[in-house]
Amino acid sequence: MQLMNERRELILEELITVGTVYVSELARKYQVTYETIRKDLSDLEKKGYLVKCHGGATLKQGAIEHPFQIREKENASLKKSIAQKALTLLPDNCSMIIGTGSTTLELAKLLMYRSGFKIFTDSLPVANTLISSENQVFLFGGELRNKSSSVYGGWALSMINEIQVDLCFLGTDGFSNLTGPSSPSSSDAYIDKAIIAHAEKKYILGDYTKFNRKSLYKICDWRDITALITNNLADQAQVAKLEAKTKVILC
Amino acid sequence: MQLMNERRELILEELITVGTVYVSELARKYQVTYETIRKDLSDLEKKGYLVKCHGGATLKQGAIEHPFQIREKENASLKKSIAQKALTLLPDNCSMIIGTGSTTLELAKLLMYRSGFKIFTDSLPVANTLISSENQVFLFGGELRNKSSSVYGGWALSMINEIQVDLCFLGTDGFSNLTGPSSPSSSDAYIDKAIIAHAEKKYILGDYTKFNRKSLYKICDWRDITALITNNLADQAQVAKLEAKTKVILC
DNA sequence: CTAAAATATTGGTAATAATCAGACATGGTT
DNA sequence: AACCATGTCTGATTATTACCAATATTTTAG
Repeated sequence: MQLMNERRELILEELITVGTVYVSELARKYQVTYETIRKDLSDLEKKGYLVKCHGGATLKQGAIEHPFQIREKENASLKKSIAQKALTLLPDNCSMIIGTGSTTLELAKLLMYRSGFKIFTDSLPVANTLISSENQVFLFGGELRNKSSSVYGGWALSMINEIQVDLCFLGTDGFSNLTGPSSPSSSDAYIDKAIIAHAEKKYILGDYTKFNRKSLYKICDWRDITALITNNLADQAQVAKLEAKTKVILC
Repeated sequence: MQLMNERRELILEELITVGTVYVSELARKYQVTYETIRKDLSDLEKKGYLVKCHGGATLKQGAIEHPFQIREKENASLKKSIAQKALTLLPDNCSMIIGTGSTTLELAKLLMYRSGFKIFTDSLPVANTLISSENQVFLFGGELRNKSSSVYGGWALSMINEIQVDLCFLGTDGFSNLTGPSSPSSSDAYIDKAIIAHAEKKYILGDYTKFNRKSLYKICDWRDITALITNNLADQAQVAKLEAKTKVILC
């Protein structure tokens, strides 16, 4: 059972966080016909929240600031575009590990509106975000670090060692002058190392600022990484240099 | 039979916790006709607490703080007094496991202002609360259950089996007519069983309402429990009967 | 590039369910 | 009895959504 208003609010909320919604997907999700979803979209369009287009609708710019809904940080939109790119790499029903970081958290927010994935994480915010989604969520066990809001240590490592997933998405503190991504804490680096060893495809998510930063502990070598996903705001020369070492996905 | 005001308060309470209520569901729950429920909703709408719509009603934004959060607060203060009592049982620097539930969460909030403890938990909200405290916090690993916001399953169990702590504090769904506390889910009950087996002193936290409620799965027998901590609002006769089976700490 | 196939949209209709207004029943009170 | 509060019953009205057929658009294949 579902209230019409409730459905429309949820659609709008999804639209605001994800940017685009599809008629077919919404119809499946809410178990109503296409026509019903279209009426919802038409109504929301009339109210000025979105613009309809073939197959779905997109957020109307300027509508985000409406009092009615959650607002997003300016800064987050860069990270969100990276996360959106990462989303396109996911086969249906695949399993994945999502690491700690602000960009990976954006990915988790987008996954809220997807379903059927098996998602492991060492990050408390990622777990908090995904717990009410229609995905199966697993949290690694162990000691909690305040700074990163993530678990680490032997228990987490041994749990990671017991699984093998399709993909992993990790953040990083930066990789300037380094032959791979880095982390500011050795125990986090150990966790990331273990995660990489237990995923088929390994993706690093990092905006352009990461090109000019680095931390003490190297997580791995670029050759261990399937691809880096970053913005096209990154310096062309730096990107070119990196492309010699690993695949770079721009967005 | 039931008073009208009581019913309306309950409806409002449900609305505040859940966000949406349905006319048909409410009518079934309170055994009155749709028209009666509609009158209830119209009345509550007139008072500004909610917005009616086809099929039910949704919470009015901003109304959350007004209506009778008094009762919620009262309830929370009841739980807090229990948690406060539990605090007095803690030796310095001791280790403990804190289970899932609203009362145990109150305990976690109080522990925010203490330091030097080793605290294990299966509850995400408890971990979220304590992560920025000056205690060492450990989270059990495993699959996340949406409803209780806690982890469960083999990974959690095996991690619990690896430790031995000084005390544990568990919530319960109730224990009327039962020879011990109960839980609504079998997997949660397993977790609680394991926790009890790996703590020296075992405390159950439960306000007086738990005397008249129960769930499907018994966690353990009263003789396995060191003490129940509850309010002195509990019925004297019921308390006396329970005291034959285990220690009862009133506050 | 164009025609055909596949897919999406639109508007109208009908069925189901929810709403509303107001009459009516009940049960306790003065 | 008369009164009031509460809840139920009834029939007319309205909202929501599924279904259908006619168009429009996009994609595919030749």
